[in-house]
Amino acid sequence: MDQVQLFNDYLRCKGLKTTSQRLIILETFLDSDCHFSTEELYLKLRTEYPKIGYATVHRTLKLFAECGIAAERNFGDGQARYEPIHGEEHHDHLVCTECGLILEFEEPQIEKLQESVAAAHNFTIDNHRLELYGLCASCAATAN
Amino acid sequence: MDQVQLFNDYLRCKGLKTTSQRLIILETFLDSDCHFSTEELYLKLRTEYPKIGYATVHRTLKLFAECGIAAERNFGDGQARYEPIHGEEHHDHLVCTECGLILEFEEPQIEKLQESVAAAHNFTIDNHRLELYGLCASCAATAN
DNA sequence: CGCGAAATTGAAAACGATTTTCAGAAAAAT
DNA sequence: ATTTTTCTGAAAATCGTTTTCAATTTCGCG
Repeated sequence: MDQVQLFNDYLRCKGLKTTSQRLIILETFLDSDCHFSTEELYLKLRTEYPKIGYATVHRTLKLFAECGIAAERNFGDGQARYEPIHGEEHHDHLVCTECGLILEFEEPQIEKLQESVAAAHNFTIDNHRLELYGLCASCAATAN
Repeated sequence: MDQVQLFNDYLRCKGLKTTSQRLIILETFLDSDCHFSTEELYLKLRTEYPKIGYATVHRTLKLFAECGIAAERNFGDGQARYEPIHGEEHHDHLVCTECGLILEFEEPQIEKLQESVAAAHNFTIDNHRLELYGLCASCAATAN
């Protein structure tokens, strides 16, 4: 299903309202498919829509996370980031500690091993996070 | 090598000073082998050493992380946690989202798969974090 | 349509964790 | 012992996030 439709349905069923701000934020968020912090998205929006406030961006990103349009991530730089979910498989991240590049990857075998680890400890897994931190190819090449 | 020795050596080589507060904090930190937030360790220390300030605990935990005595972790509850490193293998965590229980596990096969993923993307891995979130056995049993 | 209840907005204030400041105290060097 | 340097603790500053509140907008209903 279309993301915008999904968002509207979510708003409807929660008794929330469709506003121009929410649609603008959704569109901008989906268009540039990267890992936004609230601040970054706010600044990007501000160039074209200077009236949209920081609080609205923040609240709207939370909404996206609630309805499954976005996932909240934290890569240890002290601010939350949101990335669009397009219904694809769960994925994890490679993060370059030098330039901030973020790559995504999937590794079903790792997922399976996680399940068996959890089972061994009688845990029921809801979700997980896996991040690999290091240097990307170009930063490793330029390394001092 | 003994952790206290290691800490003293680190202080020496950095031109820092050995103080009674630092030694007390180190001892308390190592003794109770769990995942402290700054707040928690501060509160625990305060019962026996009411004169030690929050800022000192915070600064000392950062020092531990710097010299490799502790690792800083973040389990998404909004505060940093520190755990002692005893030179053992790297381990990852199972976190119960209900009661906050934290279990540690090691899974060399996952580590290997991570290496191959990184290699496939020309990344050089410095470190990683893997956390599995869900319900522990007893919380799952009591589930509403 | 247009009214009215209910939700939303943006600016500013509040918040919680972390970090810094600063004057006095303590530790190491001389 | 004296000097220099670092450390401490309390309080203030900072940073990202969240809430408050009055004014505005949306939307169901007549």
